[in-house]
Amino acid sequence: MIEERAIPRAVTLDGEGPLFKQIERAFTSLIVKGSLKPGDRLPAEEQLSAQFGTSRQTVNKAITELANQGLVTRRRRAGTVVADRSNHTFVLPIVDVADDVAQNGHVYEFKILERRVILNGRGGADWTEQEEGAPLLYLECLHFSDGRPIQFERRFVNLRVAPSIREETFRDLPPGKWLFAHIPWSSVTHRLRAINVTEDLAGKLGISPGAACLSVERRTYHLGEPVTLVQLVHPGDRYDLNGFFTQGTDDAPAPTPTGPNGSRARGKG
Amino acid sequence: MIEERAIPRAVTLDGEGPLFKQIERAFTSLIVKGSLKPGDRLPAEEQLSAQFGTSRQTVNKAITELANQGLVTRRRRAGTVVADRSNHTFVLPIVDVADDVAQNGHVYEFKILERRVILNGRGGADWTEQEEGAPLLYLECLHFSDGRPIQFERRFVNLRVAPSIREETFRDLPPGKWLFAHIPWSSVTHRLRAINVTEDLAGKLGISPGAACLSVERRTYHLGEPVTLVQLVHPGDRYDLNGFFTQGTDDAPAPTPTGPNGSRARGKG
DNA sequence: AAGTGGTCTAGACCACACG
DNA sequence: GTGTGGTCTAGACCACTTC
Repeated sequence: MIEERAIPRAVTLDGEGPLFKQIERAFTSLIVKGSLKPGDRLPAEEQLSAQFGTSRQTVNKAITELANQGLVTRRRRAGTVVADRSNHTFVLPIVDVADDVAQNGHVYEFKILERRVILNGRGGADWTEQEEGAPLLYLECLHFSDGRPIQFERRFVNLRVAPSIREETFRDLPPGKWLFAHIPWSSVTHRLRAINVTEDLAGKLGISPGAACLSVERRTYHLGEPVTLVQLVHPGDRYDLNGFFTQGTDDAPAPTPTGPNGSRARGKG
Repeated sequence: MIEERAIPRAVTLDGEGPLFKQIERAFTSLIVKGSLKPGDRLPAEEQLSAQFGTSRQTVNKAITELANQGLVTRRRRAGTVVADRSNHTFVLPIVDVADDVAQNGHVYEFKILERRVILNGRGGADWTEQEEGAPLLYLECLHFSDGRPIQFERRFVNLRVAPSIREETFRDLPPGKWLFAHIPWSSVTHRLRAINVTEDLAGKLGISPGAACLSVERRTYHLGEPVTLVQLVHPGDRYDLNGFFTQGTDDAPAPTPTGPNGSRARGKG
């Protein structure tokens, strides 16, 4: 009855920090280093708790965290197996321009180009998701890094959900930051694509017409009600999104960031 | 000593599912709906466990999860307070083309355009991160959706880390999927930008030269060693990345997907 | 039927940060 | 000092699923 295989060589704890973190780290390391391959089974919680001399709860907390990170899959009776990583989806952080610019040591400024209260569908501007005639605030805003335009913002705000924005003049905060600080939201969608800028927009951004730009379209909702729709346009050569992603252990040195204006962030499993 | 304020009106559990999930849901709801605003303090664990008639562990598990999601901040002695959402960073999922195409009911195909073993820096191709003369596999691959080119892939693979790829002919699996299935990795970086396609690339993708394209550059490492560098180029009008993001509760109906070829995915706090 | 994870309890000690 | 979260234990019962 005394089986001590299943775990490739003794799993040792490093004694640093909380027990459940040690256990978590130990298995993360085995998985990342390849000692445990996808499909391999981990010992049952009871066996592990006996082996480590801890309670089952502690083991459970560690392994559950691994499952949350997607490194293993757990099923009753079937046990815990190392997950297949081939279907992993990566994530890319989308940071606020103002934060990004400031964080990289540049000077951030913004300028409101246009600010109108409109009725949806009348007067050119249109937010198809909203019913016609709905009262909206229409905004155009330019964001600068060290005096160079770096993002163009075109925004609709649902005045029925955010009536207090009527009085706001955006002297201190750009519209995006103001909204996040004052209006609650519960869900968000993003759409990201590449576009060739129109002549008009090219002029505002100080680039050549037709140049490739990143367009981020964000829709924000609160309890199912649309709050704001915004399109953010970045010149392709002056802005790019950067993401850094690590599986668990910190033993891999962080690669150097690439490109100009790169923002960095950490994602988890 | 009997204080029952602090929580705006009775926090009631809905009786569905695990206790800790019920507690988690109750507070998520209060926060998302605005009854609890950023800066508001939650009652201490002990008070909550008394109020709900559960153990402190159970409360702890619920609130800790809220903290992981970023909805609240916890500090010893200071207690638990609702977090400020203004510095929230959104995430965008980056899915594999093959999965994306298949999942949307289209027919996925790929074609290897080029496959060469090279020594780094000799013969045109160059992976600056690698030392000169390092043995690499160079690949060019085109991905199709219903017969239309949808992504161009240019890839370097470090043959010292993945020697077994020398024999691989990619009959069944495209290079990306093959690598994920066979070669371990521990960290990844992404860079995303908009580019105007060159004439050469435009020809391969069947679009006009200069058209805006999304470029995703991915570097994969294993224990600090570069494994592969790949550039994925999508025509701007044939592909876009879509991200869906919700804070906790599922009470907000998922907005309808936008645009052609849209992939959807869920991110969490 | 039996093994595995999922959840819960009652109690405990500790580390930290604020007054 | 003292209140708060952070962690841990020993034990328990249950739900699911595969054998």
